[in-house]
Amino acid sequence: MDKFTVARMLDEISRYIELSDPNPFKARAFEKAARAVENLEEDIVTLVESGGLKDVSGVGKATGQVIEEIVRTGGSPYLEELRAQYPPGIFELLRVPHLGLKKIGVVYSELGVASIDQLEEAARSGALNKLKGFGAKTTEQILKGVAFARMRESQFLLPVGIEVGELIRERLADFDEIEDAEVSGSVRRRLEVIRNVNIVVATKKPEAVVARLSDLVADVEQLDDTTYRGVARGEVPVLFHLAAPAEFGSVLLRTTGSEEFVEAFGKIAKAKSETDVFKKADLAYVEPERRENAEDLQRKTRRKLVELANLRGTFHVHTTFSDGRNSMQEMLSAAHQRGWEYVGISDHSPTAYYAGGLSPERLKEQHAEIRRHERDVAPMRVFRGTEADILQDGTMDYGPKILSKLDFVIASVHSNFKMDKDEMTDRILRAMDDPNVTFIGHLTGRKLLAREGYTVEYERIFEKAGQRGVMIEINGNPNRLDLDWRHIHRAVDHGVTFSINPDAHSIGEYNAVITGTWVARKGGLSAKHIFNTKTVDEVAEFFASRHAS
DNA sequence: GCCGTTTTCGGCCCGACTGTTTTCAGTCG
Repeated sequence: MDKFTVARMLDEISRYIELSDPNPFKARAFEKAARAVENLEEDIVTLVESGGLKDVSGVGKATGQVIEEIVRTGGSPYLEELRAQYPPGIFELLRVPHLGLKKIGVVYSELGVASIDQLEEAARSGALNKLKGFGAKTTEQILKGVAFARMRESQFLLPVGIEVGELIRERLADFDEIEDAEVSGSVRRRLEVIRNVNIVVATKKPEAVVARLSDLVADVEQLDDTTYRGVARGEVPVLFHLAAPAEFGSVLLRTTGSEEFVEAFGKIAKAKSETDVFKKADLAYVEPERRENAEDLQRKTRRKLVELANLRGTFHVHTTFSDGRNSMQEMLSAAHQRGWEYVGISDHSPTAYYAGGLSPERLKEQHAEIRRHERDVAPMRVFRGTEADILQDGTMDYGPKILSKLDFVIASVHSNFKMDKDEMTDRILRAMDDPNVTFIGHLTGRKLLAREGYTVEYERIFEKAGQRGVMIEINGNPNRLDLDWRHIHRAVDHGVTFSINPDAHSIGEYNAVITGTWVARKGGLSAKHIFNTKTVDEVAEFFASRHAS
């Protein structure tokens, strides 16, 4: 039993309580206990055995008993009891925007609504309208939300596609009838949101392969002579493209797309490898990430794209000091294990209350904690930073006195998302005027498949960033991937430098530098455009020069 | 439900926004 499993169960209990209990603090108590468990330094099993659980702040009599039961038996009778009171899948309703646990609790207890279909029916029939607290506008909003949730059902974040594709490819490798298999389509192009997973299979015995597809995916159906469709994980469509080995390269190129790119390519000669297809067409090879537009094919000069191995370190890393899930020690040691030359720690600033933003005193404690652990990770260097809020008027959270003492400052918008384009642009431009600001974090605040970002005038921001030497973050968190790769070339024109940052809230989320690198490649960036390909000395020198100017 | 106390009950992380209200509740970040 590990602490994260315990925390997940406590979170689930918290959600059930919020559905039915009018006292919001009871649900929050379980949530708090979940966070306390996640942040435990000691092994949870040892802690329970030694009776030390009662000394953990945020864990009391009731939550302590639940935790103990989970650790000892793997389950919780209390949670089972709660689960039994509601239909399974009721939390799917959370996918509808503006519908929270309180309202879900009401629609279930009053109308028995426990699925998106039932919710839509209740909205259309007018039953929803009759409930206390639900007016015409709420009904309208919910109907829109239902449509949004349905639309999202058929779209997936890139890592889902990567994982499904790789797992199937690995299993295909065990098939004797298969000579080669490769993921193609939008997953291979590393598009941030995908609709399906495409896999090209080279085989001389297509019938034998088809007979075994149902071992890999459900609901197998034939689309045409060489294409079969199935469903992975109960929701992700997978397309299998069967090819004779001599045509593997041509089919790979055609099914990788994009449609526009393939059309621009013209006649695709039959070939075993993709590089041969390019050769036969007398065209220079184009990396899959760069195959979105016709221009990608026609471009005369091709930069060498940045690679993950070029990154010597990274910035934008949270710890348990604010809303991260791993301690300073864990985050530093995980960065060290990745072989990085440096890492930049940046917890939230005070205005981000909901994320546990650091008061000036806590910031000092954080620095003391860095000092305690940085020798253990030497020679890796630890840079002291912050992810500071850009306030509504464009000034920075924390005063210049604090900001000027830090190695770097990531300036991010976390509030008042609904400002209009000009206001929001002015707000960010003003932040860039602050000499202490080093990076602009997640430029539009978007959450893929969840919410639109705020709108900004890219041209004005890139121009200023170029002039002021402020770097634009490529936030590699797969939910964000913000800056959008479609705008990168315009920033390059203004001489902007980028930083591939993970926005890591746990050691696992350091992997966001991988997705971030894909975005940089899609935007056509080389190592020279990326700040965190620089050596530790170059980085330190740059930070020092910012303070001197 | 948890915490802390001038110890056994009152407060709990804040602000903006929206819709439903006529003074507030729910959602979101």
